[in-house]
Amino acid sequence: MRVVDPSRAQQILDTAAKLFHKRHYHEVRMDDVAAQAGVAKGTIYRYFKDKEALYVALLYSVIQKFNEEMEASFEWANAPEEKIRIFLERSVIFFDQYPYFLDLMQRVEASVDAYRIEPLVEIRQSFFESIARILEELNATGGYRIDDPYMAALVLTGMNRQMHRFYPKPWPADLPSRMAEFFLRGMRTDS
Amino acid sequence: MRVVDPSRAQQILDTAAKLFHKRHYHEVRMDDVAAQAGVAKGTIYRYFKDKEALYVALLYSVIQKFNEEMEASFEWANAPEEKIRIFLERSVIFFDQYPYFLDLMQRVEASVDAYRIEPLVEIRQSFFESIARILEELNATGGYRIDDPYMAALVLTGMNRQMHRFYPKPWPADLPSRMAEFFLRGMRTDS
Amino acid sequence: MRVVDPSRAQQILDTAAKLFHKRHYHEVRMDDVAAQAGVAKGTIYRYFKDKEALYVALLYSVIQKFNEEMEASFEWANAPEEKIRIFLERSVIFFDQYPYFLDLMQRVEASVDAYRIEPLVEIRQSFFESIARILEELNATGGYRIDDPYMAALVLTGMNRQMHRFYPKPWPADLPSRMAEFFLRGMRTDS
Amino acid sequence: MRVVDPSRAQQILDTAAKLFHKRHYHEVRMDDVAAQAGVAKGTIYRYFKDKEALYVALLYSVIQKFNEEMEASFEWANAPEEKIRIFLERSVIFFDQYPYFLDLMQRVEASVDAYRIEPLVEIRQSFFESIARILEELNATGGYRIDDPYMAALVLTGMNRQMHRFYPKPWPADLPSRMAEFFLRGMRTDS
DNA sequence: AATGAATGAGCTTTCATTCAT
DNA sequence: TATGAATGAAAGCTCATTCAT
Repeated sequence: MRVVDPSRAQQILDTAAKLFHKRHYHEVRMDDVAAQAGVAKGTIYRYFKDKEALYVALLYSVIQKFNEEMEASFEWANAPEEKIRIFLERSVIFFDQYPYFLDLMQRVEASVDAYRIEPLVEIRQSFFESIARILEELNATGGYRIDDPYMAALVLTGMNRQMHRFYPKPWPADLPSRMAEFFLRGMRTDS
Repeated sequence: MRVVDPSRAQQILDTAAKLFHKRHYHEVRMDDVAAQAGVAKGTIYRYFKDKEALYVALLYSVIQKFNEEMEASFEWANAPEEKIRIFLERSVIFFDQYPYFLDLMQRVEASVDAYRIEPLVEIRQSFFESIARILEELNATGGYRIDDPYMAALVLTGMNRQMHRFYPKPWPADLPSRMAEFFLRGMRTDS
Repeated sequence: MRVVDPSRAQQILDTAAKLFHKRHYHEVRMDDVAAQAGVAKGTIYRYFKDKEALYVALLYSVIQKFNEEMEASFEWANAPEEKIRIFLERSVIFFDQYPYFLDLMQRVEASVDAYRIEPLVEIRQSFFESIARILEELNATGGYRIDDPYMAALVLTGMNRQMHRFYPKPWPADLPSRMAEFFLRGMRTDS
Repeated sequence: MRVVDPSRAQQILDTAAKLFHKRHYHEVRMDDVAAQAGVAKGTIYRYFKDKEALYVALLYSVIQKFNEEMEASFEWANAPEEKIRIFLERSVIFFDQYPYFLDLMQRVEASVDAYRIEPLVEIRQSFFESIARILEELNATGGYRIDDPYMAALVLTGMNRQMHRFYPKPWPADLPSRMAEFFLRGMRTDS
């Protein structure tokens, strides 16, 4: 199971991303992955122990990519409010690109052997923590009263997600910043 | 396919609920539904044309139950703010009871023949509309500035959903009212 | 399994005839027989031990009906040639009415437990013998040389059957008599 | 569904022939085909889309083989009378080898989606036409009066078929030529 | 005696996984 | 090492038969 050619693994992962983000786990066939990736089916099994391993690896790589993108984007921000806005804009884009991402996560938790998802739970924790850090920064600037950053993070991501699902596309350009405005006002202390 | 004994249909539906809310569509076997429901496999097919029909019927009955519960709860409320709070509390309870509900809806939208889900899409519309109505009531009381009730509804339900998914259980008793508070403050005009 | 109401048995048999003559054994469902016959499924099992028994009873009744019709028709004939013609005309009509008849017979021989078909084989023998008798009569009139009446009977029935299957309907009125003419000429001694 | 190994497809087809010629469509299980052919069940489905496709492919291959054999046999004949005799002899042998052939055809015509059997209907047409051609040759030699070659072809094949079905085996060696004699005399003009 | 809802063995078909080449 | 044909366990669905009413 040792990986021989990392670019080959990536190529398979990319194909898996395309397919798993369009259809659910059991609706994606290894045949399709192989065909789309331009490799033989057996080759997939050289790089990933089985379908589930491929799936977990995909989730891991996606969430990692998300984290990386986010970190990079934050470099451009000064105030934490700005980070919120960037976060919303970028994450909207991201969930647009990977519409099934959170579903994927949840499904994995329901169906996959527990020991397999440990790294996923960990990396998701780090994702929530990075948001929590921003909200604490926000807190520190004064004018906000976020006594439960974890709840606040869930509010932020949940609203974003629901919007992405059901708010008709294409979105007006200012929608993310309106969402940010709403969120920030909800967090503000009563003036 | 005519239903002969409604209680039997309900018994199957209840079992389906238990199973589909624990596992995803393809992970639930008709054998299991039959065994858990204490009926023979063939009996299921007397009441539901096929697996998909059972699935759609389940979703329909769940969302219908939700609407009914909600309408009943609103009887107790005076102000729209109160309705928001009740809505949050009841829907939290509901999604707790049917944790996969929205996933189910989404799966159906992705994979099931369109003509089958028409009633589902319709009934979900009416669900969003009932929330929209509340938010408009809220608007009418003054002190709020909800220029996009649909977005507001998505914010409300999305936040709620994410909370339910990821906020550790058991919840503190005041969590729904804190969520309501946050939501309402976000909607308020700047004083 | 004792028959309680003979007319009820006949009613089921008639329905079975309609269905088995349009579709093959396994393509006819007991549900359909019951529905078409206007009785409950369980009732069929009062009159016939199982599907196979119904099927064999059907064959038996059909071949018996054929024999009876034929005997009755022959009353009108004087010369054996006339009987041939009548036989052809009547049997064409009959196979038209029961297009799968011979298929049914053959299928039964292939699929049904041996002890069940004894009465069928017997009654078919009597059918061939009645034809053989006619051909022997024909022989006795002189001018014909039928040294193998059994072969002749098969030639007659086989030609008739194939015609029925593949000769485009509707038939010209004189087709049966042309067939008779052909058959008789083939049987004649060289003048 | 691309055929990868023609000999493997043939091997499956041969097994299917054995089974479908012994039992009827619904009595043949894919499990049996697989077991008898010495391949896994899934392998069958690599070569044939479904049971029906296997069935139609079988019929096609059988009728094609028949046509080929016939064409080859006719090379040896001089007079059309000779061809009739050869045809009878060869086709008797053929139906002996494939006793259920016409039943198979009929089942397909009754129950299979029309578009699937187009090639079969076509190839059977060509089979009847090749017989018709012989009978027209016969007509051209003088001494015969075949004003309806299609009817004559049905007479010939029908008699042959019925004989095969019901005339006790083993046959006397001269039976086919006696059948030919009978047929030809029936076709002759009155001297 | 008649009913028809319930039964469950048995069928076709799919697809993750293996392994000879 | 890469391949993809072969595998066969497992799934959805059907329908002859039974039996409580």
